Amino acid sequence: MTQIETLPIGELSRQTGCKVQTIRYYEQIGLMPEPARTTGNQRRYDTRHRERLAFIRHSRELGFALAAIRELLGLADDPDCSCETVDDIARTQLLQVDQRIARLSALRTELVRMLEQCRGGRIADCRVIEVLADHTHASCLSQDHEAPTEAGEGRAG
Amino acid sequence: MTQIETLPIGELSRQTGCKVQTIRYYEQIGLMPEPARTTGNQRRYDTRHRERLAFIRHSRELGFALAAIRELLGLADDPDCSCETVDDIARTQLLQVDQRIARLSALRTELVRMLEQCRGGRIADCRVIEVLADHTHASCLSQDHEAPTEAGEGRAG
DNA sequence: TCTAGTAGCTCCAGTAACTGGAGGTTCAAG
DNA sequence: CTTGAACCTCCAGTTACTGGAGCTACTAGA
Repeated sequence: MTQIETLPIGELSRQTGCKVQTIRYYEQIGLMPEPARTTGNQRRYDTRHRERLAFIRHSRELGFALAAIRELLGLADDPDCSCETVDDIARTQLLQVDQRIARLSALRTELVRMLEQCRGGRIADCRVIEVLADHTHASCLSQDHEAPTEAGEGRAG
Repeated sequence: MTQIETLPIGELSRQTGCKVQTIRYYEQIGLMPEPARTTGNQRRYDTRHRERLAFIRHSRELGFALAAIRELLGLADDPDCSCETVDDIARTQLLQVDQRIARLSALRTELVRMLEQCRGGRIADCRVIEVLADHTHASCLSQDHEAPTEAGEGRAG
């Protein structure tokens, strides 16, 4: 019989650009199903695993949280279901991205202003330190209760 | 003698908008100095503490990592030192903010495109799911090794 | 002075999404 | 049969907090 193609974890890692440890982590948290094992207890993956992992990675790159991806995967398994929820999740993600861009832009403005005002010199005269120390300023850049943690961003090295 | 003004932790928390637990956390990691204590072992803060905490909070709001803030605080303590390093830290922060904005904008573009293509309907026809599953696409939004964790963003609620 | 209620204390665990390492086993090529 | 890369499990660490358990201190009113 023709043998179906199976991949060891390192190969799957190479093909998806997802680290070996991360693949095992996804299995551990139930995002990836347990693959078959060799008699020597090593994982062997098939095409379905590869596709699922690619889906996860691409979603992560788009900033979806693992919880959202879990939900998307569940929905994707039911082809007859309406895709309303899927779109909702994506729209929520877009909204969050917009909020973060807005917030970062505000930060940017303040950073630039701060740097422009500093002529360089002694710390005692440094505008940067001064601005940071100025608490009349504090919390005007409200840190609201949003943004769980970002994909791609966050950890990586 | 005139008694100098001292604040219990809750009052400091109110004045700075920094949670009580967070203040204790900053002390634990050595970012805030240990304050005086009452005979009953409760913390009592003075104006210098309040200013330092305000500095920390404002820096966090601008997205500086705690490690950077630690460094800034060290530099701020030496008024005769040149403010080159301070400016460097701020410029690095600006650079990171710029990178994250760029990255988020790219995410945004893809999310919008994805959502626009979906006409709503069955999952089987859903463009969102399709795009996410498409691994020819994967890692074109490179997640580079940057951005430690963001202030204001990240945790909050 | 007693009491109630709020605020404080310490210690520990959990969050998100991984990453890295120790210490040991398996696989595939030569 | 040997060698070296790849694999295994388990555990701890990362960032910047947050929350809770179980206990103590402080303060205002009766």
